Amino acid sequence: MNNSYHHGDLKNALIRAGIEILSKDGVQALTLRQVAKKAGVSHAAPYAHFADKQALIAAIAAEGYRQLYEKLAAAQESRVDALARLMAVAQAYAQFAIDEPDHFKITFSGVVEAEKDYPDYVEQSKRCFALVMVVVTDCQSGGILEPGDPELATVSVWASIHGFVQLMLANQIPGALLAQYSMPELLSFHLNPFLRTNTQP
Amino acid sequence: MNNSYHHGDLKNALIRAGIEILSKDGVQALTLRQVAKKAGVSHAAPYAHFADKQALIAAIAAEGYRQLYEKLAAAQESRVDALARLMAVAQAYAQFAIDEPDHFKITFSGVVEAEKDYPDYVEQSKRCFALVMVVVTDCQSGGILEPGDPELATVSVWASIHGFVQLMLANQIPGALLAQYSMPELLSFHLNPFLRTNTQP
DNA sequence: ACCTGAACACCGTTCAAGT
DNA sequence: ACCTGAACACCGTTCAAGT
Repeated sequence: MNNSYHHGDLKNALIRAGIEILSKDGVQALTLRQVAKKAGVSHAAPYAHFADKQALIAAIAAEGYRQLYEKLAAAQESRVDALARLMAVAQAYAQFAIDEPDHFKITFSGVVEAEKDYPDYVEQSKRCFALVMVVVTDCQSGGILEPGDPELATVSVWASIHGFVQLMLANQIPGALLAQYSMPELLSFHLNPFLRTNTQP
Repeated sequence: MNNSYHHGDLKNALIRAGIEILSKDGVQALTLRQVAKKAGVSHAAPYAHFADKQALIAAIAAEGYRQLYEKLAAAQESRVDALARLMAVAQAYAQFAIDEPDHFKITFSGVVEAEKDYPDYVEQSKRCFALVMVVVTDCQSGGILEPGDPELATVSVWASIHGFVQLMLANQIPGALLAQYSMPELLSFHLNPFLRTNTQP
C-alpha cells in the first residue's frame, strides 16, 4: 500500500507530522523538509498539496482550532449549570495551551494575514467562537453574567481567558502567583469580576 | 567616524536595525544577515555582541517592553483620576500593538524559554507590570475596582487587555464589532465588568 | 495526479585571519 | 576588542523528469 505512491492521504499525514514536530521539538524545528522526512516523502512532495509553508501552517492552525473545539465541547458536556460549564471551558482552554504550547501559539499567530484567506481556518475559528458564545449567553440568561450584546460579552470573556493563557506561556505571570494558587483557582479569580455574585479574594 | 571600526555602538545599532526590519517587513524578514547588512557590517559581526539570534531577539523584546513602558507612562501622566488613567493605559497598550504589531508580538513571544534568562528583558517586564499595578491599586483605593490581592487584580486587568489585543492582531475579533465600535469604545466595554459602576451596553 | 532529484538563493553559525 | 571572508549544514522554493 506504499510503494512509489503514498497511502493516498499525504496531505493529512503532513499535517500530523507537523503537529508532532511542534509538540516534540517546538516551532523552530517546524521546517517543510523535516515534515516531509517524517512523513516519508521527498522534500519537494509537500508542494503537491500545499502552496507554500504558510499554507501548511494554516492547515496546522485550523487543526489546532478543531482540537481545541473538541476539548471545549467535551469539557462542558459533563456539566449541567451554566457557571460550571463556563469554568470548565476556561479550564479546558488553559489545559490545551499548557499541553500543546507551540500548537496553541501557532493557532493564534495570525496566519490569516489580511490578503490570503484560509477558509478552513476561518470556519474552525468561527465554530469555536460560537461554542463559547452559547455558554456565555446561557450564563447571561441564568443571571450569572451581566446582560448585554452577546458577541461583545463573548469577546470579553474569551479575551480574558486567552490573555491569561498567553501571558502564562510567555512567562509573564509572576511566579509567586503560580506557586500560591492552582490553575483552576487562578482562572476562577480571573473570571470573578465578570460574575454577578462576586467573592473576590 | 566609520572606517574599519564601527561607531562604537554596533550593539544598539543592530537592535535598532532589527526593530526597523520588524516594523517595515515583518517578523519573517528578521534575519541576522539582513540586520547586519542594515547596520553596515558583515554578516558575522553580530556574533561579537550577541551569542546567537535568540539573544538579539531577547534584546529587541526588552526594547519593546521599554518602549511600551514609555507609552503607558506618558498616557497616564496627563490624567488625574484613577479611572481615566486606567483607560488611558489600556488605550496606549492597544495603540502600541496596532502601531508596531510585529515588535509587540515578538516582545510577548516567550523569549525567556525556561533555561536561558535575559536579565534586561526580565527587568523591563517587571517595570511594566509595576506601572500597571500602581494604576490598578489606585483604582482599588478609589473604589473603582473591587478590592483584593493587588497582584492578582493586576494580572486580571492586564491579561484582559492583552488578550483582546492579541486576538485583534490574530484577526480573531469578529469584523462586525470592529466596524460598529471604535477602539476606545471596545476597550471600555471590555473593562466594564471589572468596574464597580457598570453601564454595560 | 503525485512524487523524485538536482538546482538556486538564502539562512544561522563557526573559525581562522586581520586591525 | 572588534570585525571580515570563507566555509558548512540547513532551509524554502522551483522545475524538469519519472510513474
